[in-house]
Amino acid sequence: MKLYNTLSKRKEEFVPLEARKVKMYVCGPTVYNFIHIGNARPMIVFDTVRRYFEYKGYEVNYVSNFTDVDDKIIKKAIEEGVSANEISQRYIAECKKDMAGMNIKPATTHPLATEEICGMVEMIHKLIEDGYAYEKSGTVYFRTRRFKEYGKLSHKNLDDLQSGGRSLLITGEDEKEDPLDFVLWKPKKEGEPSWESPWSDGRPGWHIECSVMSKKYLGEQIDIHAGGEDLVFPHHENEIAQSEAANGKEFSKYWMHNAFLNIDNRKMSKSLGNFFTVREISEKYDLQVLRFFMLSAHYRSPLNFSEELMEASKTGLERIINAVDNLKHLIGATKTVAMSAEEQKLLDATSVYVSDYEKAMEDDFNTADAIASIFELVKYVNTTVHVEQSKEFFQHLIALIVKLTDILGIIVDKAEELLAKDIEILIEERQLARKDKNFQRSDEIRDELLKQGIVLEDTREGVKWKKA
RNA sequence: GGCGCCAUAGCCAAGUGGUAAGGCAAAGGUCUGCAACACCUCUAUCACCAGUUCAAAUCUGGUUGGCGCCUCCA
Repeated sequence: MKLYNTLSKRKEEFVPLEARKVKMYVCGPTVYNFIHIGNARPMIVFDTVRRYFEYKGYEVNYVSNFTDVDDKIIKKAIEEGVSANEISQRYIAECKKDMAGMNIKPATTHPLATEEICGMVEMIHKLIEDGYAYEKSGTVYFRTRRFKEYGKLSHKNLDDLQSGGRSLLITGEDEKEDPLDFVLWKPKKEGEPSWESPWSDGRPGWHIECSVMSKKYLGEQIDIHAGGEDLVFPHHENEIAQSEAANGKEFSKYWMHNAFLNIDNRKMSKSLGNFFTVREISEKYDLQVLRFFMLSAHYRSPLNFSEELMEASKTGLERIINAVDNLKHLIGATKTVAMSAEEQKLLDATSVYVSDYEKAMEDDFNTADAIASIFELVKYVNTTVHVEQSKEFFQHLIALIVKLTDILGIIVDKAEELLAKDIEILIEERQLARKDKNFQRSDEIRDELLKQGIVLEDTREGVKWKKA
């Protein structure tokens, strides 16, 4: 399996630290509002990475944090006149709802920054002891130039950064030894939540939390650290500096970063205000469609979001779901149970789609290509099956499609809802009307059912229905 | 100013040296009372220029256009 490592700027063969195990950490959202669809991209992408590893038999320890202490959370709390904790708890709960809708597996552990302050204080203390950090008026800074490899992830050198000019201007008035130093701990301001520390009552800087939580739940060394590409610098660069300075060993072997989701080819971000929340999208689409849409491009390519593209994704996803529905219908329609030798051969022929699929996934999780294999399988199924074949054959085909879509977190085999008795009666009546060529009545019934969200399809094998 | 990415059909999107996957849309057809589903048919020389090579979308150089990071941000 190959994956692109931001650290080396190339695809590398994945070799786990420990056989058959993957330790991965994905930077999670700051919870001060509903998550937007840009936040959803890494969640979907790395959940898919996790699912593929699990499919390959790895045991994945997947840790993803919630940043629940932050300026924006405090600001929101003040606006609403409630506690910061209330805000973060609320949006963690909402975020989990959205994640469930997108079929994102809960992480093995979802740590909260506010519950790990103790570990942060410890790590900061160690960094000061070793000369990697220093305190000025209650604020603790990381001494960036002391960490010789600073810049290795983002491939920047310190002098370039400094000559950039902007950082100098912005940080001109504080007490840093060097403009590139960053905050590990800062004193509270009036009314802010705070924790005790040897330096001041205050709260941790943003970067230290991930270093600490990763260490606590996964150990000093992990396999994969992931997040959005904007986190490469400074967040992940700083994490490396903190963790490697404190632990004295390589922090993460592989660094994976997803590209951005754009709207009208512009970056979507909270500060630009051009964003959609996942919740908004869920009012119009099944979030499965959003997930399918996100996986239709490679995770390292920018992806443009629009309603038109969502519609296309919806139709495409329906094509796969229809194939499965059709198979389920055939299972009910056929009388043959056991699979014939001929059918076994037809089934064996599907292995090419599975191997294409795996090949795509093993090449840095090329989900776009993997989806193409699924479509090819769907086409094969649609052109191969007919009602004289066996239940067993159809069941195998369903299982195959489900296997491949499930790795992508796409649900195609929705649990059958029971048809209400009166709906069944209506379908029966419509069939009689059609037999009598009373098409007015049959269309009436179809329209009526449509109003209730039931779509009827007349096929050679009888009437099929599905939810609209 | 520094660092970096991208440019493939109407749209989306794979493909990174051997002659263009897949999906959506559009068109024609089969099936069907109609519709829907499904199936069949059909649509590209890969931004531009120059070079390397028997061979380039794929490598090199340049041009144009778009974007990202360097500042909270997935």
